[in-house]
Amino acid sequence: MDETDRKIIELLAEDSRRALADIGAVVGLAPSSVNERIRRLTASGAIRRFTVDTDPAALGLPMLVYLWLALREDADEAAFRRFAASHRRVLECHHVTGAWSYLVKLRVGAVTEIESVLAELKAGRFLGRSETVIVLSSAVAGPHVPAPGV
Amino acid sequence: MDETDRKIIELLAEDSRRALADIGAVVGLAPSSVNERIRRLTASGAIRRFTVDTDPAALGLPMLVYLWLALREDADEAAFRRFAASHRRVLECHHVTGAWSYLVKLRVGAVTEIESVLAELKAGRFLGRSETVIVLSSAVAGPHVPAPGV
DNA sequence: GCTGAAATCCCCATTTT
DNA sequence: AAAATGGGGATTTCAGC
Repeated sequence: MDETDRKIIELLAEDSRRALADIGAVVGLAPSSVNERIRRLTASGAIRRFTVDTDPAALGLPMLVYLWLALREDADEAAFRRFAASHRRVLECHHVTGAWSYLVKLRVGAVTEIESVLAELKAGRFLGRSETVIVLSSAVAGPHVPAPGV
Repeated sequence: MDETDRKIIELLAEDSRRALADIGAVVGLAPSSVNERIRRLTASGAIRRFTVDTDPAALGLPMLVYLWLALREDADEAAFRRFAASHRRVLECHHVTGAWSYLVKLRVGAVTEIESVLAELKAGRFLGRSETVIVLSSAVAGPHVPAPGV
């Protein structure tokens, strides 16, 4: 993982359909060499996958929501993690320092869906306390990669 | 944006290098038709870009951090947003409801960098109060797309 | 808007240094 | 590891429906 690898990843992040010859022209390598480096970066896991960054609003998920969670004392934490990992609306779920135990990032189509998620968390006996933070606007939005369908 | 378009986006999200013929076989269209739909989805902005999902740790950014910010009363909010948008370590920056005004997502190589970011926020006269939340582990991690280099 | 075929461009494997 | 080459395959375009 040298400076050339980093540059290649950066170029692919901008546009992963760029031709190997174009990338090679920027980093000063032949197309076949660029290809070999990309193969290695993918094999090593530095590149996880080739994907698309999409507009969540165009896909019917205009609302971004963060949930702070304190799990119940007796909650099955492994089950909670599985729940989060398999939930279509959960984009991220982090165990964090501080007063709350988990931070969950959601994308939803409308406010009513937030209540559904909280209801599911309650039904799974995961939820102790929670606080819902709604995103009003984003100065920096981050990429959106749609989850695999049901 | 019909069901076929959604399916195409989902397939591209999984692997954007899939051949048009493969995608066509799944959705029941000729390769040229799939190509035309992808062209339209890209032109309309539903697909923002073809990119790569990477391992942040492999790129030297193993730590994920969230910052809650209350801006100074007299802060230049537009300048703050420009600062956030141009900062290499800021992955997301959201104006939010609740007790804090902004939620900032950072990726850093080590804890010391958090202090640098807070110092920059102070130097720019943006920072009122702040709270730092460090991610210990992620049940759902979300994609990581490296920012364009300086 | 979809198809199918033609033309073009690109990837990929092999060989060589 | 990187470069050069050629064959196979993919994308892209366009005329027709």
